[in-house]
Amino acid sequence: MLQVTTLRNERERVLEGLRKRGLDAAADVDRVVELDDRRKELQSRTEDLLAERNSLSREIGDLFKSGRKEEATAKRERVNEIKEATGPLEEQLDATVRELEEALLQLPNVPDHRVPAGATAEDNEVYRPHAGELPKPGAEARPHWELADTYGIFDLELGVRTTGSGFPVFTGQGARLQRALVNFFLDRNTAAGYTEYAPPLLVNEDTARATGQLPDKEGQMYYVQADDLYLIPTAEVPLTNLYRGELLDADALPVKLTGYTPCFRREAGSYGAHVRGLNRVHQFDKVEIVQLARPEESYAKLDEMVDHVAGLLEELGLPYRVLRLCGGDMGFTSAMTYDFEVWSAAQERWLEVSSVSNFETYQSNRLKLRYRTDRGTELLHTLNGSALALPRIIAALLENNQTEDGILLPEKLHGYVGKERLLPVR
RNA sequence: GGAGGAAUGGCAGAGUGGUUGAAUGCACCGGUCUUGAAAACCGACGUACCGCAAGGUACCGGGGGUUCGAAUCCCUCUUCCUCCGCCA
Repeated sequence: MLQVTTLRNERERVLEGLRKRGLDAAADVDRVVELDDRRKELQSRTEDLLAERNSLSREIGDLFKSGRKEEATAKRERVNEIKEATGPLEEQLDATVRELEEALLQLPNVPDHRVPAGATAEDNEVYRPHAGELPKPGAEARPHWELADTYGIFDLELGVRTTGSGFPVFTGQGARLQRALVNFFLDRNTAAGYTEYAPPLLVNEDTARATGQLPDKEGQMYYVQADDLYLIPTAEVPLTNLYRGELLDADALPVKLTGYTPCFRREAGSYGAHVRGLNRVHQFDKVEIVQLARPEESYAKLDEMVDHVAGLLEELGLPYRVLRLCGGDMGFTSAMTYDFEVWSAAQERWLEVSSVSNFETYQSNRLKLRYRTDRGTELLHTLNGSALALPRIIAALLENNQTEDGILLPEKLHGYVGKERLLPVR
C-alpha cells in the first residue's frame, strides 16, 4: 500500500511511474488525497469534542470530591450533549478511513525510474543476456515430460488420481532429486547469511493482505472456507509477515530469511501447450529468500540477491538470462523486479525460475514494519526472491543434460542425490 | 473435547472506576566520577495520528457495552499456561 504522503508530495513522480504500468492514476490519486483531507478534518473535529469531554470529566470528578453536586450534574448534561455529537462524527470518520484504505489498496506500487515502460513480457529488458552457446542436445532432444516417464521422475496421472491435474507426483529418483535441490538451495542460502525458517503453509487474511496478495490475487489462492485461511502461493507471504508490526533497531538490519515451502496456485484460466509437464502446476516446491533492509541500502541488497541467485544457477550449470521486467509485466506490489529464466533445450524456450523484487515500502506500510533512526521511525524496505523454484529447474536439468548415457547431474548435486547421473527405469 | 488461570511499556512486574501513558526493578541512551572500565549517583527513556506551534486524541491481547469518567466493571472473541481425556 502506497503512503498518502508520497501521493501528496511526489504526485508527478507517482503518476509518471504508474504510467509505465499503462495506468492513468491521476483521478485515483486525487481521490485518495481528498479522502485524506476529509479524514483529517473529521478527526480534528472529533478530537476537539473528546478533549472537551475529557476535561469536563476531570472537573466533574473534582466537584464530586468537594461535594458540589449541582455543579457536577450541570456539567454532566454538557458531556451528554457532546457524546451525542461525537457519535455520528466518529462513524463518519471510520467510514472515511475505510474508504481511504480501499482506494489506496487499488493503487499498485510505483515502478522505480529504471523500470522500462511496457504492457507485456515483450517489453521486458534483457538485463543480463546469456553468455555463450546454448546447449543443443540434438534433433532428437526430448521434452522433460517424456524424459520423466523414461527416468521415473514424476507422474502426472497419479496426481490426477489423488487430486487433479497440475499436481505432479514425484517418484523414486525424481523425488530424491527434488529433495536434493531443496537441501542444496537451503544450504547455499544459509551460507550466504539467510536464516532458515519453516513457516506455516496456510495463512490468515491479515497476513495475505499485508504482503499484497489480497486484494490483488484473490482468485489465485486456494481458500479454506471452513477456517477462513489461504494456502500460500509463495513463502514470501508467511516469511515477510513474521516481522509484521515490528519496530527494529537499526543494527539488526538487514534481516535475511530463507525458507522452503510448497506453493499453491490455482492458475485459473491458464491452459495450452505452454503448460505441459512441469511448466505450470498447481503445487510446486520453492525455496525463497527475503530481506528487510534500510531504504538507502535496498537496491544494493536487490543486486546482492540477483548475484546470489545467479550463483545458484551457475553452480547448477544451467544456461540462464536475467530480465528487468517492464511496468506492465511487474507484480502489483513490486517497484522493480528481475526475472531469471533458464533455457529449456527441448522446448527451445526460456523458462522463468526466479523473480527477485524490491517492494520498497509498499509492503512494510501495510505490515507496519519499521526501524529506529536518528530522526525517529521509518518504514523498512522489503525484498524477496526465489532461490529457487524447483519444477522448471528440474525440467531444464532433464532436457539440457540428457545424453545417451543418461541424465548427467551437475557436480554440486552429486552428494545430495547420491549419484552422478540418472538412469532409465524402463 | 472438559475444568481452571492469565494477557499491562524492550523484559520483569505493580495497579480493580477519577489529573495513570501507566509505580518499581532491569535493559538501553546521555552525563558526573575514573588514566580507562566497572560500581555508584544524576537525567532522559513507548507508538500512531491531528496541529506552524502551544497542545490535543487514541492505544494496558482484539471487538463491543456500562459510566460524566474505564488498564480497572460487564459481554464477546483470540491467544497462552495448568490439570484431565483423546490423538500423531
